[in-house]
Amino acid sequence: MNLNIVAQHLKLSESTVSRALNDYKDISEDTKALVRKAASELGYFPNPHARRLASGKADRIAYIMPRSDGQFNDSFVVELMAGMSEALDSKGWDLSVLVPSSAEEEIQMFQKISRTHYVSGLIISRTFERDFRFKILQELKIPFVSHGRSTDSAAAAWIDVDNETAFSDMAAHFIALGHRRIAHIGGHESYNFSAQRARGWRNGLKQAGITVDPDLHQKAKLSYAGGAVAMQNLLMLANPPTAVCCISDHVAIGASRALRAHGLVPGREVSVIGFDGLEIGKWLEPPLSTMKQPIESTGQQLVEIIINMVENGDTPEKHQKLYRATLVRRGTDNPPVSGWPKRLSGS
Amino acid sequence: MNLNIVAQHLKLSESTVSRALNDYKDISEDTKALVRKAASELGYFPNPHARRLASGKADRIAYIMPRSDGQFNDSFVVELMAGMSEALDSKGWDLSVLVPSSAEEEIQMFQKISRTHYVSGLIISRTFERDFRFKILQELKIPFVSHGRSTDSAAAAWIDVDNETAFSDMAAHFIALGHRRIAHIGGHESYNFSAQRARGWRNGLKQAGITVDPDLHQKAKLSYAGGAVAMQNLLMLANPPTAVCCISDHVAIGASRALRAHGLVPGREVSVIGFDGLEIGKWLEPPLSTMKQPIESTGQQLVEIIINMVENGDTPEKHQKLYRATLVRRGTDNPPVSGWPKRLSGS
DNA sequence: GTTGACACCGAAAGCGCTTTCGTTGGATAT
DNA sequence: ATATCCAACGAAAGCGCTTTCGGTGTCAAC
Repeated sequence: MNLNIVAQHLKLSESTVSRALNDYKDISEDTKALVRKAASELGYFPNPHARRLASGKADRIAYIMPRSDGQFNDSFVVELMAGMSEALDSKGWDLSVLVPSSAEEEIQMFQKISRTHYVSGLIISRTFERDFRFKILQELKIPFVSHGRSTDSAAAAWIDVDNETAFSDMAAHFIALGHRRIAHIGGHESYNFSAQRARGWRNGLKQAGITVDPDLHQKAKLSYAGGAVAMQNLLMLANPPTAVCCISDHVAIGASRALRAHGLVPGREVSVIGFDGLEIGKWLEPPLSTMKQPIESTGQQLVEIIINMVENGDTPEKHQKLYRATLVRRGTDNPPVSGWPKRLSGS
Repeated sequence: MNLNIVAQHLKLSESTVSRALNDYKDISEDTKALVRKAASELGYFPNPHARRLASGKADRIAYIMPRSDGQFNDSFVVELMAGMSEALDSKGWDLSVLVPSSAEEEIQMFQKISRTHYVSGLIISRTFERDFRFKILQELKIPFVSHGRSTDSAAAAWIDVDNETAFSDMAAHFIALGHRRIAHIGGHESYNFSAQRARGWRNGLKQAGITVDPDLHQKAKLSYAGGAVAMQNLLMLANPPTAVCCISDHVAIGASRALRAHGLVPGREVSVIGFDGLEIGKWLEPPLSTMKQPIESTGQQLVEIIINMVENGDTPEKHQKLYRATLVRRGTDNPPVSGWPKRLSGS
């Protein structure tokens, strides 16, 4: 079942049939209709390999999936991919997944793509503060869009959440509730979003005239365990915090567990706010307050951007979009209570 | 940078270079070495589209990703895909993701694959008790392997966890702890694993001579909320259970929340065991007991099976593998306490 | 010295499509 | 009536590879 058969069946040439199916304007509407009808009746699908070989286009985008090392938020990835797939299907494109196990392997993948053009565009995520990938991809002339910015992303296309504003909002919220000793459990600042979130927290405090105590800034692994360790450290301080801005819900959950281990309750002695808006937070005891970013549609947007760049030659700079996270109060953000910290109450 | 260039560079014919790179045996080892060296120096990658068009092979497998509808366990999916990708990379194959939004769309995807051969094999998951896909894929002669069985899977390749044994083990464990009223929160039994797990629970009780109280069998949506509703129902019973076998960790987490809402503590008045072995369970208060299935390597195994079927023509029946889940005691499985259920203690 | 046998390589067809270019016939202009 | 133009289609090249087939040259066998 190939073009040839369809053409014979219609007593037309292959080229006419091909152009009819691809909606060329030098084919009359009548024959287009005829061809389309016959094609669907015969159950004809063009062979993607042949089409791609001939046209030089891949009609495929690849997503660099972050390795599942417990560092990151998996449900996030799945939602993102579902969104991408939906947007791609409607265009007849398809989605490949690349899971590099090292930076070198990732570069090799890029080179192969650049040479063979077997994907037409790339979506990357989990950007680093200084992310070598931006430069490489630009040099290799691979169209790409990033989920997250970088210091090197000025000339690139990206979608990102306004991390800085989100965390200064978060700090301001705690201040409005009456907190003064507000900690931050962040991540390694080689990740760009880590640096941004830490900066936001710091600015939020400064704007309220609160001097930033470096002890209150913990750098943790972005996992449950990392959050637990960091909170542990905070509780060991001579003057522990009454509120904590956590870089992610996962970290916040780990931190909550450390509070429990000390007989404390999240949202009572120590308030906690996470980030991501994970569903699981609703089901914790007490439910976890968080900042929610609208990931549902992000996958689709990423795809639309990359398709526009590939098909219409849009410049990357045209597609830079910052959206805002919104606070979801659930149960772990409350005014400070008296009797905590214990040492102060005794003095 | 194509075969032609490499051939000219070596003063050989394209066909010789091609066969050298593909390790044909009618090429001398010397020239093979030469060709390989030149290819890597020139940074040559064969064009996948051309290769696939000419050979008729796709060197690609597709994974039907279950839609992220909150019904299912996402970290599971990500781990599975990471495993697949790793195994595929080592063979130079790649991974496509298909996310059908309806059964009709899924069938259309199958037909397209069958016609165009643009993927060489398929991996499906989330099987139904009676799963139409097995028959269709067999008729369309698409090599596939399933993660999960079905009543229609006798002649197919699959990997599955022994759900039935797992849940009779779970029930037996509760019985050994001293429980008698042991409930089951399951899912819709159109899903095969739902039916199997319910059966296991039932058998576990029967083997201990406990008659199965139908009130203790709740059918819930496989989500946090579903678990909460189901537990709610159980607590409303005149004679509520002292232990609950949950079909998934997500359901168990929702159920735990419902207990909390009634002032009860999971693992005290009502013991709870989940299924999946999710990382999150460790960080709950108290940590959630669960049955763990070894998903790390499952993705790789699925890929190896499908490759064997595609390349060596292995029969599907040859690849059917059942593995066993193991109990992970964390904190929510304990002996029954006196004073619960309240009504009984009052009588 | 002819015949096989064998190892090694080149020629050429072909995979199924896209796309450029050329051709045709009919409508319009002059 | 001739020239011009346009709409609609066909012919043919070519995308970059694989694979069959045939053709060398060499060496052992008889």
